[in-house]
Amino acid sequence: MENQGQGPHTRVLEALGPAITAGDHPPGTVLRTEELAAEFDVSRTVVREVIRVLESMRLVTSRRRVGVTVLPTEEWNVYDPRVISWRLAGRDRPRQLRSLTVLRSAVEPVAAGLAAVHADPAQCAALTEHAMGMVATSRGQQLDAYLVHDTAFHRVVLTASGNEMFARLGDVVAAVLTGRTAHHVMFTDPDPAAVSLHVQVAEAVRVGDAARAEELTRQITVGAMAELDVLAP
Amino acid sequence: MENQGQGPHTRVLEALGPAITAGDHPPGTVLRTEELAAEFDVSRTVVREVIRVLESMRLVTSRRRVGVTVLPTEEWNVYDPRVISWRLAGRDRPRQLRSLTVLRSAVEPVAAGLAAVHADPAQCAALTEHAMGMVATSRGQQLDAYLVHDTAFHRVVLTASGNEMFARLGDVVAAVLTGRTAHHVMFTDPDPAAVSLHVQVAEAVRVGDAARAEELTRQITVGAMAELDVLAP
DNA sequence: CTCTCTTGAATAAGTCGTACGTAATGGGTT
DNA sequence: AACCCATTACGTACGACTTATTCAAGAGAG
Repeated sequence: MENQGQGPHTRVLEALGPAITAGDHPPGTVLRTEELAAEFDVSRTVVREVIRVLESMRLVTSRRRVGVTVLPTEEWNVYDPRVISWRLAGRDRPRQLRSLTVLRSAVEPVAAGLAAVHADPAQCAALTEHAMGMVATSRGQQLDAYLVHDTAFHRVVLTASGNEMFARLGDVVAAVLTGRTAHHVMFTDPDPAAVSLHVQVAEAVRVGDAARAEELTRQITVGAMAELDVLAP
Repeated sequence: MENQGQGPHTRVLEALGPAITAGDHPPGTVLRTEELAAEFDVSRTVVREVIRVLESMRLVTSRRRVGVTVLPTEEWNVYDPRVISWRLAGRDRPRQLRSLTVLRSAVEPVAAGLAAVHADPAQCAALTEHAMGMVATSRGQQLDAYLVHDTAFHRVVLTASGNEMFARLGDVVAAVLTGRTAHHVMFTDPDPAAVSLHVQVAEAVRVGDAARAEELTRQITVGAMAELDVLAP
């Protein structure tokens, strides 16, 4: 049984956060700490700490004499991992998946190019290993195993780029890939062309061919975009 | 007079946040809420709420019986606007400026390409207007006025891309550009070639030439990278 | 009579102090 | 080496008080 009961704080946060990001409380809605405390049967202390966290995500703003006001979407810290996961689990999952994929298409090629220059031997080895793993699991409905190698591959590329801003997008890419697999028809194997591209990227990074690694990765992301068009509203 | 006194909460947060991101408290350092409360002369309540915010930024983690532990850099939410501004104000400002510029070089060209497709007439007008403004202020030590147009230009491009993830990077780009100007020799006018590129980008977006807008913007970011190499350790 | 400015009461967040619960740690015992 | 228990610092709860902000009533000017 999924018992997430890590204390009242987490419970309230995991209730309010998704509710707000899903649009259950439209921008402009005012929440009162007293009411929230009563609703969740916790002390005002806990509610206040939760509000402070939501405030740091720019989901809400708290003003005296007026209450906690839900902020418009443009204000949200859309790069906060929790905001991302909440939105991916909620109503505008398609939109979120889309914007994240676009972000991927911008970042990953450049990251791959940098990885070709900065990757150490261990990272190169991990890259080819996971590319091989993708090849090995690309046929016969082994999508779960394939996904593991796929996410690991992209995570290595991002960290090997040597840029911490890129590295921190590993979770985002993982979320996108996972989401893709989850909503994919479970009996269609991955595109062989995509698998081949990953192998070639690993090779390009290994030999230090930045331009080639970048271009190949761009082709991968283009494929991801196209794939998204097929299964998104 | 700079009175930031928006309450004890802000005061403590603006003391601890920069201190941690600057490395004054190396990863693994344990802070005790009681001590912090005493040090800042506030109640434990305030300290706890601040800790919760720092925890949501993944700067620290709070565990029972042990205290508040500072997390390693790899854990930090490096996309949090406050973390970014703290780091830009602190010790590893050069590194931060560098990683943000790399991020720019990945994102902005793609954003410009999308803007060429999605920009509405008003955004096109704003683009050309600010490009013109850059031209007008590019000579005669008007760096401040130039900076205004420059940041506005890039902000419009990012929002016109139609991708909210890109749009939210407007502040980041603004910070980079501002930082560049601040540390630049104040009597050297902007590179005429860069100014020209901006004008051409505005035009490319206006006529909907995505490929050209992307390529031109890529040249701008390449220039920004090169410029960074000159004045960064 | 209408409009504006002032004043004051109401309200909900902000802060504080205390008390107690709870989990993780470390040392001492068997 | 395994177990038990006291310690410790965070986690939660509660009540009181403070303060900023709002809204409305009333005074005053035009």
